[in-house]
Amino acid sequence: MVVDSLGTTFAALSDPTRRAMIERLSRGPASVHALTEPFALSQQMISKHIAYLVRARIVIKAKRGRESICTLRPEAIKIVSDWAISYRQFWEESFDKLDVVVKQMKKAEVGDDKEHGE
Amino acid sequence: MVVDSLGTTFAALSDPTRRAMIERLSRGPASVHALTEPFALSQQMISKHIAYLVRARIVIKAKRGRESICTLRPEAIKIVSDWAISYRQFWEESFDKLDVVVKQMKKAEVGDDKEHGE
DNA sequence: ACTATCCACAACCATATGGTAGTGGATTCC
DNA sequence: GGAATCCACTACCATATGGTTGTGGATAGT
Repeated sequence: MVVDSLGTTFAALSDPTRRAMIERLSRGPASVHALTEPFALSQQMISKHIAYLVRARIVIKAKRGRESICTLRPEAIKIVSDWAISYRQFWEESFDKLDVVVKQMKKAEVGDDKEHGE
Repeated sequence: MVVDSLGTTFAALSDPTRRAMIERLSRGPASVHALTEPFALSQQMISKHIAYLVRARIVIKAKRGRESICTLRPEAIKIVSDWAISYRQFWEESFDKLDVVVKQMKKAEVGDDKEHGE
């Protein structure tokens, strides 16, 4: 694996448990134990999830006695925001044009078979 | 796997090839062949990557003759932006506080061993 | 000192993914 | 019609990940 920092960040964010942990940590630091309780997962699994967040540099872990306190790194979230915002001009100027494109594609016999079921 | 729409989106974004494809598509729709050329990957692999992007609803694929034209869905990127921006208040009010927190953690004997090597 | 609590480490399993190679169906060009 | 192009489908492989169970080391409470 290359040292794809942004990729590691997105991979860490792809799991709903880890995103819920991020939301929890956005309201303040918490111990591993405190993070385990609301999620109905084993302590070992929570530790694994935290390890992914730490590896992605989204969370900082620090020992305090027998506890490990997890803290959310604000910059990590900002990196994601920056990535998305770099396409802001694209999506803003596309919202009206896309309508036309979709109509064109439907005329061209869309080969998409599976329903997405929004 | 639950129908974790946002998770599927983040997973799709975790690969650098797919992010490069997104950047390419942000400059306009392209056929699978056109997407294959700049990436030095097999056509089959590009098709797989496109399939992930389509599954995440980031890209729309439409057949036009023997070609498949891929179009970037602007909303998909906006969803990511919205997620990150929902933490904007957290990171903005945390940037100064984090400095204090880090100092506290260092006092508390950080158990982190491995260097991250930024 | 003894025990309970907090946490990490290891082994193990099933599945998804990045990647390869081979092949075959459509469509376009000649 | 025949050949070349565009693309998808399949089988296959190695690795990463989500998850389990078991265990053991530290630290805190008594």
